Amino acid sequence: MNIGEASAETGVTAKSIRYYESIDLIPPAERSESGYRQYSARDIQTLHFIKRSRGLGFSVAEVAELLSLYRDRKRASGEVKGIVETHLDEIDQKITELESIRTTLRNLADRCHGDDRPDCPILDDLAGALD
Amino acid sequence: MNIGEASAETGVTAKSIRYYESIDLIPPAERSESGYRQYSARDIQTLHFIKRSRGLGFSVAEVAELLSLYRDRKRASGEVKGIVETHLDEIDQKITELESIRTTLRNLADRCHGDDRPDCPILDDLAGALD
DNA sequence: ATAAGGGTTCTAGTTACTGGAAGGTCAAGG
DNA sequence: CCTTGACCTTCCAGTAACTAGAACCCTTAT
Repeated sequence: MNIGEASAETGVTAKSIRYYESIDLIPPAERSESGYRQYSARDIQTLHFIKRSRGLGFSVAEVAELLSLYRDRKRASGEVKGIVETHLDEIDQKITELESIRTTLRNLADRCHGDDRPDCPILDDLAGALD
Repeated sequence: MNIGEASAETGVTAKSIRYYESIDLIPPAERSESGYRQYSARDIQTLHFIKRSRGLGFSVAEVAELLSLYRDRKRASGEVKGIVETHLDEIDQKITELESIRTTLRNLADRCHGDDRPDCPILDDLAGALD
């Protein structure tokens, strides 16, 4: 199976697959005689793992850790859970921040006429007017 | 007022101020005889505006637009509001995505013992086990 | 005179890819 | 047999918004 098929199979672009190889997230693929990368069922599995992990917001570095734990039959599940809990904390923080921003902007936008007139509470706020 | 003071005053690092100048977000600062950048009260105001806008999650490109509207006395407030509403939509999307991820990860983490044993529902999920 | 603590420019690194150029390979059709 | 189109290869550059660091200049106080 060459890279295009692997890509179609997993939803990871060929560009990304090559990139992952270049940064050693995945081992160098086998090559056909003509130099085409060849992917086994196991490689596809790994790409699925990566795709799913990235989709859950893990950084590539975290995915590398998760993959290494995945491959280690003697891993401690606590390590995996630790990574996830840390990530969850970051997500919570991010959500909190975004919600706070949303509230602020919602208020500002609601107070702005949004028409042809120049008067604008949003700009007043950004400029530091204390309302 | 030179760059260090301007930075302390506004909370924008000197590095960032120079960077903003380099990308033309702010005009080139005046210079002292020895070549030091000099900032006026109006420059400080602008830096405050940028700081606040970036803090609300606007991209530098959006800040450039907002700044240009801010400086235009004949702006239409609708344009400003448009930018904000677009940004709000993106924020809502982001929050939704993060909440979905959070739910998934919370479930997985709760089902993982998180001890020395290798058994791990998180890895099972990432590997594509259909549970 | 010198030392500390400013300031200057320039290059390179960060994250996770994506786009594009230049060129080799493979299978099908004329 | 040759060509065409869809693959594949490598390598370089660009993206966002800075940050780190090197090498060097300026100012002020001791």
